Amino acid sequence: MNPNPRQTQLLDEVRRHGTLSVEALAERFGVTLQTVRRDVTLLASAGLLARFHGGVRLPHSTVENIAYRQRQQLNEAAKQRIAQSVASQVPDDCSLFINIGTTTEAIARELLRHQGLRVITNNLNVAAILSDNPACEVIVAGGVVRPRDRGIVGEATVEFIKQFKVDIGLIGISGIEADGTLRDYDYREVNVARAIVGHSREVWVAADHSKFNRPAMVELARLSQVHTLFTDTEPPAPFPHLLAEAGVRCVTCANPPREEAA
Amino acid sequence: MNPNPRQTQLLDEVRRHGTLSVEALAERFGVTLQTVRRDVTLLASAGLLARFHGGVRLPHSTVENIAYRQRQQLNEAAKQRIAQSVASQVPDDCSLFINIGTTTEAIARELLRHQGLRVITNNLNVAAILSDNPACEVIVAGGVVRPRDRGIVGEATVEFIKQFKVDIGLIGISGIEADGTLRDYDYREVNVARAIVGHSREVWVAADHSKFNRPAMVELARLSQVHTLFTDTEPPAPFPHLLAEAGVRCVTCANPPREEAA
DNA sequence: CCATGAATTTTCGTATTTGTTCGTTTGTAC
DNA sequence: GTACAAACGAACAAATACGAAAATTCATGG
Repeated sequence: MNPNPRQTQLLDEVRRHGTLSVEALAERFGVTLQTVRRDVTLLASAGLLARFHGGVRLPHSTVENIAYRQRQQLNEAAKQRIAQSVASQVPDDCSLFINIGTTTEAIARELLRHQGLRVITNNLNVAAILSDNPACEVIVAGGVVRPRDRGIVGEATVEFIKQFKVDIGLIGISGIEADGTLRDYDYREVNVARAIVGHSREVWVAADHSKFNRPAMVELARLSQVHTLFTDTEPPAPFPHLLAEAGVRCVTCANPPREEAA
Repeated sequence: MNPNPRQTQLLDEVRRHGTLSVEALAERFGVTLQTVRRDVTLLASAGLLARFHGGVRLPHSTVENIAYRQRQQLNEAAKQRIAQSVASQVPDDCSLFINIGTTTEAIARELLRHQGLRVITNNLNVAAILSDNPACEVIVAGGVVRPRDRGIVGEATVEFIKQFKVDIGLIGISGIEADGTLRDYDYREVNVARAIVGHSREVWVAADHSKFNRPAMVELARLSQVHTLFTDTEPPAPFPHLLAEAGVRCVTCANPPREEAA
């Protein structure tokens, strides 16, 4: 099959939403129901999505943890804006760490067109996404898979990561507290993230607005270790000061780069 | 092919935008649609970009995935029978290696209901599938991802595997030759498979009938190193003798478990 | 200045895609 | 079970993109 851009985007939409009605898709692309049906029949016969009466969903093989899917939809728009913003600053031909998180997966999707990247990740989803970029070398860190989000964690993972030293370490984060600490929930993942921070020439953190002041258990790093913070809205009260003090460059992508309509 | 400057630039433009209409390209370079089409047919036939009705895009590897998907469908029925047969003999609470291959992915799907497995794999798809089994610990070997089939290969992978010693090593195979050798195409994958063979208490090989007498380049192992061979039809001429001589248990699942109502 | 060959544009018949209509199938409420 | 509405797919028509071949332009060497 030879998908046209609309069909590719259709797939993307379904991947993002999990399930969509034919009517919603028709409206989204400004075409008739019949055209959507034709696209859908094609994509379904290629096994890329599954249909039901009234709409389509992901094929069973790619339906993963529902809870995770839902989390993925949280602040979806913000995540994608952040992802685009991050991707636009990643130069071609550089090396990256990418860790666990829904935001980092969005970033991976935005890196599909970059050239000559070398990416080391402990996230199976990121690895799967970027293995579609023929101009990108993907290296997976070994270790135990955490089913919830298909992250790879554990001692072996940390050791694996420590073999490398890359240009940019991209990490997503669960919470940034007002004392200038970045925190996460799972200490095993934190160990991995620490290794990433320690073995990157620059550390970039991606965090949407919901992460500010959100408490999480385990300290991962301090703001002073971060070079750039990507977020979607101006950080609240104490943070602008903190960021300035710690010398963190803060990239805010407040205005959504509207998706080009034809 | 010997691209002229305009064609090189055209490729660059497409790389930057992801997809472009023939019309946009014509305008961009100040030439007619015909000229763009000629360039595009050339570049497309060289595999450097893919075209759709109205424009071009990067040779998005959805297409490659399709090729893989299609291979996945080769002898699909046979593969699933073999997979069921293998899975039925895998006891709960044991440890496994699972390597690259469409057959091993089918096996992974059949292991989704097993309890207490510990699986080490160098196959991203297997890892993704089995991470849906909450009663299964999945360990991914680290290393470079081969985009074609999302297998993980390379020296690091071999070293990772060698840390373990498991109950059963499950390997798929590209060819079994009449001289009693198991062979595969990619020597990097062969190195991984060798490590698996060396670090498993039992070696199980899954191979449908098309694999017998199929030539492949790199020697992976000899039949004498194999404990059990799973296949779908009685092996042809020299093989029953060879298997007996090498002490290989051969499990044939000739009769499909037909789903039929009385 | 002209001849030559390659590249590009023009022209035109063909193929593909999309929207519309309509009969059939599917899901749901009664 | 029956009835109704929504969704589906097939068939046709209009719009548009495509490819082949002829005509034109451009660059180059004699």
